[in-house]
Amino acid sequence: MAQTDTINDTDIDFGMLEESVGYRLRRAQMNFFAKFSELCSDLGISPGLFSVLVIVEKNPGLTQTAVAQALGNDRSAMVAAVDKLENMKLIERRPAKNDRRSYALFMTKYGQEFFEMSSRKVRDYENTMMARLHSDHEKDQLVDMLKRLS
Amino acid sequence: MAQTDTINDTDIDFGMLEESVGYRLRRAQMNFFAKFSELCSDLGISPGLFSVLVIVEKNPGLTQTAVAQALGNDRSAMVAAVDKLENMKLIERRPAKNDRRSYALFMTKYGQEFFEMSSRKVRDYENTMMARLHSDHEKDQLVDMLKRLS
DNA sequence: AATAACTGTTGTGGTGTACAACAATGGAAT
DNA sequence: ATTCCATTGTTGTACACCACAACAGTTATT
Repeated sequence: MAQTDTINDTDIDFGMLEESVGYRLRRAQMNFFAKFSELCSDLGISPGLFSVLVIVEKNPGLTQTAVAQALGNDRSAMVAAVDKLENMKLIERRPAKNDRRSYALFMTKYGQEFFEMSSRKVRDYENTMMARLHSDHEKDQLVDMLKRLS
Repeated sequence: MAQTDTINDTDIDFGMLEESVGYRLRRAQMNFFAKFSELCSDLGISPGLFSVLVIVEKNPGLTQTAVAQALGNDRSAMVAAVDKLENMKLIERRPAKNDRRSYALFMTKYGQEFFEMSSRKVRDYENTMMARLHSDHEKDQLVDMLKRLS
């Protein structure tokens, strides 16, 4: 420690940030997301790819752009995502019945197994994080509030 | 609408994402952050730069790395940030008293005015977002839970 | 005096993301 | 049928963000 007149890391005044929902949201999300990324990395995918898997699994036959819209990102981002998931033999593009422009996305059998295994791990991770809350009721409250803020 | 067998955007099943705190956290944060970015953009800064301003204003004389640690990002990212804020005449680097390696960061007079004006707008924005919650008590609860998740 | 630790800085790479453009195709209007 | 516009997947580009490694200058430790 060189400077006698510099402030220690622990007693920094965060000012309005301390009670700012925006800042708190960002910090919580980054913390949550960092560990979730590690978990996904172990699975060989990314958080974004996992969310694509969830949508495709629950809604077989969806178009790439439909998935993109559901997840709130550009359809151009979907190309690389679907490419990767298809290379991993998790999902597949089938030509759409009535539209030769688009593909319908489906889960492969292996993709289904992979997804079920992954979801278990993701659910477990969520549960360990939720241990920081006091009750299931609190979690429901949190989710409800977050929905209203979206 | 071409495909009769493709699902409409509105009735997509989000599966486990619907009640996933991680996903809800991400969506809420992205929504919150997008509008906050616009607000900051009007002010001529970025959300990250604003957070630097808050820390420097409340803790005059801090080192660049101290600010970086407080905000949870790498100190290398602080260089461009401080450069920009210094170019905008908002803060200034002064040589640290007892350490010729580091700078001590201080607010300029203009920076102080700018900060107070900005904080008001940020606070107003937060308040409009908080209108989506039912009560101040709920907001406190939310902040409290988010802290526990960080 | 020597070695390690720390500071600001630069460069680099990876990631995510938004936007514009394009050819192919579909739908609607006339 | 033909024309015009919208949409799909795709590519390219650009930008922001962030982590990590390396470096010279400086400080702390031994």
